[in-house]
Amino acid sequence: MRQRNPRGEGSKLANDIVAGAAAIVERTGTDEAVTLRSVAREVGIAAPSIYAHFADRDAILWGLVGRVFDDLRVQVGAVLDGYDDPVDRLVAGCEGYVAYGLDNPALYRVLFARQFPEEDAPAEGLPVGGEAFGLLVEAIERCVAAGRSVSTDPFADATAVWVALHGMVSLWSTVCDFPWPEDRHRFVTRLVLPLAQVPVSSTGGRG
Amino acid sequence: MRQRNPRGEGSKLANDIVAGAAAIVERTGTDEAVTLRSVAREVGIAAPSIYAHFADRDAILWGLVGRVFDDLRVQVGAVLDGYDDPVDRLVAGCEGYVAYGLDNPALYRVLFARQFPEEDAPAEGLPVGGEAFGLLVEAIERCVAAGRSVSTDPFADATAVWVALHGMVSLWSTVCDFPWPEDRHRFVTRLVLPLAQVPVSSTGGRG
DNA sequence: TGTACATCAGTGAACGCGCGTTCACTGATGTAC
DNA sequence: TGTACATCAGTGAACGCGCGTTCACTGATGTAC
Repeated sequence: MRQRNPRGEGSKLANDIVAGAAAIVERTGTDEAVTLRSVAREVGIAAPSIYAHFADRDAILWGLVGRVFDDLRVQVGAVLDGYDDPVDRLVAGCEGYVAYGLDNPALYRVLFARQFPEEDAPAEGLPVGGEAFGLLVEAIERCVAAGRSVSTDPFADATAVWVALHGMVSLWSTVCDFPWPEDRHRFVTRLVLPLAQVPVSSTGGRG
Repeated sequence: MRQRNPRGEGSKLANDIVAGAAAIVERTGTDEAVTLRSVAREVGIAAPSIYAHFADRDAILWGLVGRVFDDLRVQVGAVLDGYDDPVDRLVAGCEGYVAYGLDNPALYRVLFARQFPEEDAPAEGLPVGGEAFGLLVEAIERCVAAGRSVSTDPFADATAVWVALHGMVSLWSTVCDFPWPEDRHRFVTRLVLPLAQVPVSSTGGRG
């Protein structure tokens, strides 16, 4: 069902294993379904073959966390490139974050609702998430530089914005029978601008 | 290890089963450890005895959701009773919500990061959560009535506040190696007042 | 150029375990007569 | 007041299953000589 890698490229299987775990999470909606055996079935290999690349189930999931953080950062980064006005750029980037989370709720949950222990996370695991956060801090700093935000502590305000965006993704995709507002853009704006200390007057009253 | 209930009071075991599930979640930090057999061991009964009260594992967890929502509402309600000033009351209630979540992270996760399917939730499951939300809407309405909030849509603003508070609880208890602000009260205030549309001038510049 | 050998990528069978679920059952307690 | 019986609360053994993990193994491929 799957031909073996050529010599010296055995480590390619590690990528396939993480991709298989991602596919299982997306299909089942939860990381509970990720087991050594289910991943092996998904990839088309025998279960013991995984041990050459991952110590255990948690190691696979931490690999998945790294991959999803990369995806998220790439998607948000792509959105940011399309804007010049710093406030529009900030809001659009935040919407990109929310869109990624709502489009991939199960993968997003792997990032921030993990049931598997954090202690044996790889050392470079969280800096990846830190890069995405850095984009947010920088977006707010640009608003300050342009005189559109009165923030005196962009890092703290970015923390507040991140917390609110995460809460939005988490609740919207978990609590399905709540009357969430229909206009997602408006709601994101309503969260981001006050928390990033962008006065309403700065947006021409549009917010 | 446990003496049987007297006649006609067999349903008391249902409470013990939910309490056992809560104990397991608190001890292990995750609902993954809740199985029919682990709950039976915790309660001190044989596993098949559970079937008289719950159809399956998910039914137990939905029972736990109801119990935790009750706890949360009681704790927040108790905090609210201690305040007269509507803005102080709003902020304190929000702090109570956050405190409950951070003090009981595993139980809080059962409410909003459930991996078990929502479809077979009992009909009265979410109204319980709705009551706690109602407290928040009412707290904002009181601020409006007192002229301290300029909100024109307390329900929508309560939604924004809830989203932010939930994000705070969720991220603080999951992402441990982020430099979260040390002053929890200040951070809650920083989230709540702007989203509840309480102008800074209204707080005497304290916010 | 040929050949023996080392290495690499991955396999297949087997183990013990905890799980959900079933089934016939026990033994105490209330009730009908 | 005594006794047979129904009911209730819960048990114990057993089943098949998927899991993580181990172990000796296969078979292709590159390399030393």
